[in-house]
Amino acid sequence: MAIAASGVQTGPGTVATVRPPDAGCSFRNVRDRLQSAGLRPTRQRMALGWLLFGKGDRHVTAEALYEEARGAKTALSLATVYNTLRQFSEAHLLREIAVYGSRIWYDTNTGPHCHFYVEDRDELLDVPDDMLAVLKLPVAPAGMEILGADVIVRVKSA
Amino acid sequence: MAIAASGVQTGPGTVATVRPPDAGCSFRNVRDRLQSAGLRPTRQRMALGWLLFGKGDRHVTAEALYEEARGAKTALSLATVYNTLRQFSEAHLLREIAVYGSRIWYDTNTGPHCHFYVEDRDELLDVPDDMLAVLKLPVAPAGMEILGADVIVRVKSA
DNA sequence: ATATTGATGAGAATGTTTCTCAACTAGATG
DNA sequence: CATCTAGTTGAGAAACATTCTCATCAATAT
Repeated sequence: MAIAASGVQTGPGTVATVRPPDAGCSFRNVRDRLQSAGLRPTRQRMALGWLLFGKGDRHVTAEALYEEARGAKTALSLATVYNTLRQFSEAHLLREIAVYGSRIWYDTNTGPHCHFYVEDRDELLDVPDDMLAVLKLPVAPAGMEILGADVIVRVKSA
Repeated sequence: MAIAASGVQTGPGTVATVRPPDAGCSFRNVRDRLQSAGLRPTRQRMALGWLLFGKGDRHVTAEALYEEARGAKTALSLATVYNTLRQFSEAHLLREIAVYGSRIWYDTNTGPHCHFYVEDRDELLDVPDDMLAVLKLPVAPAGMEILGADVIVRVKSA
């Protein structure tokens, strides 16, 4: 059975399948990703890329990533974290996710998949493969182009 | 073929179908809706209820509804619009929708359906019945309860 | 009528994100 | 290597949506 489409670039009416998550990421890898996205591999961007792509799939907010970087003794400003997350998204290194509440979440898995948002813990999780879901994308309205789709399943601890 | 589940209260693994949209709404009807939700039918709430439920399905933001009410010569404050939208949502008279960007949208159709978000026009539209979409809800993670699901298809004018 | 409880509104406060712009730095060039 | 140039950073201000505060006001019950 096919899996949820989310952030899908496939045509309308098609059904997409999930990608396996990324397996780790070397230093050189981060540098290359930045370079091929046309972004200079600065100290700050390398540090954030390392945190984001160095340990499997992640879901972060700007503030959380900022705290994490500071904890890792990386000197950078909150503004740079916001800028970097936006630039990484524009370069398709990350995917922006709309969730309830006022903050933007970023996902290192840019492939199609659904999310659980755990309201009482303010946590965002991938819907794993064994919890099947299907989304057949609708046809776009006349004169419109589909940019992607987001599926958020809101849950809470029972 | 079944239709997208969004804001669905059905169990996991089921497929839900859309409701037909509400057909109009009388003055008395607004008063009754408020009363059965345990909300006093004040002048401000009646006016907003009239705007929201009096002309078919609508998608609004707080600021937009405030401007509309002022244009209709209704004296109320922005704070009251925010309060009212939140209260209506809690009473299931409206449904909150998470979309990209920092604002909350409210939908008068509380039944299950998907949305198109038109990025370049900052507009939210229902996915109509003839643009079929299917979402089979995933099973909730252990110890979690599904509160609902949101499907946003992001589009832009071609 | 009057009391009681809930609702309203102006403005302050909050939280997130973006903007500004001077100082800095990576990469290119001579 | 020194210099140039364009892209990047950072501190703080600004913008923005939303919530809060609390004195005043209004709806309902008595």
